[in-house]
Amino acid sequence: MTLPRNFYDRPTLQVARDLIGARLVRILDGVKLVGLITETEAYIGEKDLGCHARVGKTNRNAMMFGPPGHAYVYFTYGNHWMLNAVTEREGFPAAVLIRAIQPIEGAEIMSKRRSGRDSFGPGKLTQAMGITKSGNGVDLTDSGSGLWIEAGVHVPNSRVTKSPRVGLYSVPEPWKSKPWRFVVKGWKISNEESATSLRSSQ
DNA sequence: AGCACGATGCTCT
DNA sequence: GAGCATCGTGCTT
Repeated sequence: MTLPRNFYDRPTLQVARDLIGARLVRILDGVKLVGLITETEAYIGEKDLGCHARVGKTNRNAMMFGPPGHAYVYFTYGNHWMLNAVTEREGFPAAVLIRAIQPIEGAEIMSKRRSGRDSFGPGKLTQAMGITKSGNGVDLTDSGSGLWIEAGVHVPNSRVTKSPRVGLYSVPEPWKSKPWRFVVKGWKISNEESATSLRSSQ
């Protein structure tokens, strides 16, 4: 089952935390690619000086102002696409950046798309899954969209680390140091956890 | 294994 | 024309 609209229509920090362990699913050329989300970051409103919405609504960031549960995909550093899930009520610009996944289905194809290099990182996972401009605005609650998010593995708080967001070099404090990044300890969701989740969901 | 830097092109001023 | 929510290479340790 895809995560419903009201999952995203909540405080962004909570959504970012709860997306850890969720299944990111992509249908690419008719093939299913799946990864468990292992790293996220929250970007929260116009006052958050680390957030694209700090300058108000522009063509680029407009999707963040829209309804929750849609993808906000943008291009940066000349090469890279970044995948976000829009959160909170329509009109309030916020989103969760998906920074890393653990491939669990179609891993060979993703590796191939990366010329054998790893898919670990926000720009790498979008390349591995073939997510670009055309993914901007896609409804992540709709499994017919070719890109969506499903409930996945439950990862307990004891396995999740909070830390400052990455790459905000010129962002002033306190925003630069807000612990709005969530990472699975050891960067890996164990087989035991996955197995537990599978059993409990049957 | 870790650091430094150049690539690269879109977005906004 | 500057600034990026980064990546890969090539260098040093």
